Amino acid sequence: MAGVSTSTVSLVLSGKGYVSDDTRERVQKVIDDYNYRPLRSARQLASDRTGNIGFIISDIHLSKSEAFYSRILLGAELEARNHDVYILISTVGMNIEIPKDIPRFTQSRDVDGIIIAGSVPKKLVRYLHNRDIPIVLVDFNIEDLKIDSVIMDNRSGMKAAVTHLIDQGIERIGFVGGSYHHPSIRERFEGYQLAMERAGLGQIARNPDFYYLEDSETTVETGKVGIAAILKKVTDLQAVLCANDTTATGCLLQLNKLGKDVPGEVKVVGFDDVNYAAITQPPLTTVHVPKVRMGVEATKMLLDKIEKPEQGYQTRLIPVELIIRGSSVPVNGQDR
Amino acid sequence: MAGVSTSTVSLVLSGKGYVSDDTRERVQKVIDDYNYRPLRSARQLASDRTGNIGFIISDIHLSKSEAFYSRILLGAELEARNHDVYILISTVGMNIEIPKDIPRFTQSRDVDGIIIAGSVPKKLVRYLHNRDIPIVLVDFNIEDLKIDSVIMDNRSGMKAAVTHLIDQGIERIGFVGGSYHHPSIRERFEGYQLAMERAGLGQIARNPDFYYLEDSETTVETGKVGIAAILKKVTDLQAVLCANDTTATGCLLQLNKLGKDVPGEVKVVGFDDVNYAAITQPPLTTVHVPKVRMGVEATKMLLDKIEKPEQGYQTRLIPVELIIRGSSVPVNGQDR
DNA sequence: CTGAAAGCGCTTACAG
DNA sequence: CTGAAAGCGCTTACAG
Repeated sequence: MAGVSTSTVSLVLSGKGYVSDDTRERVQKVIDDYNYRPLRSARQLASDRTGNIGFIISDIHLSKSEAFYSRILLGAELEARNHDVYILISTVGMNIEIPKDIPRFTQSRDVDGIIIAGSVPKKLVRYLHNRDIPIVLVDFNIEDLKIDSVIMDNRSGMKAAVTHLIDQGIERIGFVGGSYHHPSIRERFEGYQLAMERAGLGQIARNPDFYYLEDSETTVETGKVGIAAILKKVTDLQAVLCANDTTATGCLLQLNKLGKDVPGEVKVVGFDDVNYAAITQPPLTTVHVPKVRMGVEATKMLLDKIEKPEQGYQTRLIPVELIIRGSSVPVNGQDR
Repeated sequence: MAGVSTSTVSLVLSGKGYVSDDTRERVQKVIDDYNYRPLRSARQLASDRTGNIGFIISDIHLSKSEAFYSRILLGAELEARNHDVYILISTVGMNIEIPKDIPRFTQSRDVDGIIIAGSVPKKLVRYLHNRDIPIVLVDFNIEDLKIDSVIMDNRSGMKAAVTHLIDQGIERIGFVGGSYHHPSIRERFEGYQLAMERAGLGQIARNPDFYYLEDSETTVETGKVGIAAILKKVTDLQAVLCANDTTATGCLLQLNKLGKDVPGEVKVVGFDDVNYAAITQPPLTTVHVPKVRMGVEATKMLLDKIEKPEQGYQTRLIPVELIIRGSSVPVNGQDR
């Protein structure tokens, strides 16, 4: 229709190679007028780029995690749209067999790269990494593997929380966490200890009476059990930092049951700022994690990696922010 | 390798046409031995089936809705896997322009059909429906359009809730809801009125003093405002049914603030059974909606429709189940 | 029951 | 700067 060959149209479409401005405009007009869209499958077949990226997440995380990982997915999708890339999603169980249960799209090369959100079986990551597929991890990492990742700044978040409490003249601060194998959870505990140390309260943070760690997926129950265990040993506990909002919710429930006033007797601080943090009683002070942004960054990094596979690996640390609500400060409004 | 033509291999792969058992086995063995996977893009190009289905959800629902829709997505993914189909996900805003903002995969025919989860702009559905793409709606419908859908049994759920309360000798039962335009929310209100009517309590359910309806997205705030409004007119309210767990949570918070004992003075029942229903204080009695299963059913229906486009439209009603927790029955354990 | 051949709609060297 | 041609890896009538 524009009186040129398909080669030329292809060049206009991709923006590569040389086309005279005149021809380019003419072709573009026809494209616009007829709302022409190149067929993806033909493009894929001819170019060996799929224009898809895989998004792998454990079924547990997708269904249970309080819209944490689904917000990351949302961010990934928003950014993918900007680049006209599709996201193929695949859930995996935590007890998978390799290679039987690996996501299909990795078997048939249907994606150009993969985002892995949250914790998945390590052997899956190793397997994919060995197959030389570009990967970006979000809120996960594996020590001995150099894989690009997007991580929230867990240590700074914990430091802000500790400082917030110390500024109120509080010293006897405990910690409740779980799933010590998840890197973020571990970093949060380390951040707690480090910040306490810096404030001259290392003795407390190093005293096992003051913390409770459970090596399993964090649940509300973890929080309940954890705070109860600490209070048995430290009856005059003034505050508790939690590995995430889920455990913090458990602490809140248990403290309520024990008749301890929050924040009067014990202050509670969570981590993540998931949607129900604002509806607990009292509303939960917590460290806000920009989940959508993490998804956006992950997609950017992955597309970058796909474009330039040779560049070295990198980790992006996403800043977090303490959100102060009723669970850590004296009441002043009517929101209790 | 098996000494046959590619045509024959193709026939073995697809299971169509006639291939002798002998040949079939020989080919299959080579396929297995070499772990051969047909390239999707080539297949798509040659067959004009993409093997993809689109999953459309509003960005609000994906990120805010307490893992309700992400569990539906999970179900869809699990079933898609069984059929070796990929899910392409796309979020849409509630204020989109047609055709500028319609999901990309519908523009370039990259999917064979579409699942729409929850409420999205009606004009989007109309547009897609007119383009003759197979569609299945989940927890949504549009009155004047005959589109396949998977809906939870809202009326029965409400009936179970009403019965549960009446069985305890309670009569003064109110309702708090929102987003009257969402079909499920409307059905729940209708279910409440109908069940009350059947129990001879129609006068109460028809009295506007006893219910609060808000024409917007349901939030925790809706619940707070709603229960407060009802209590002003009906000081001796005995129970409140809610359009969903989110509004129920708001009711719980407000009742607590007003010093009303739950379930002693007022009983509260939600709907959906999302993950935080069990961590409210007291734990929330609610109607369990099998979200994963709804996603599974939607995928099944869609693939069916793609296979046999000529068959008439259908609606699948998914059964629900009342889950009784502390917010509607006298305390008997220590879980308060 | 099986094979030869065309064709799906693009991209990409290559030649000019 | 532009076009002719090959080729990506399948599927599907069609012939035998």
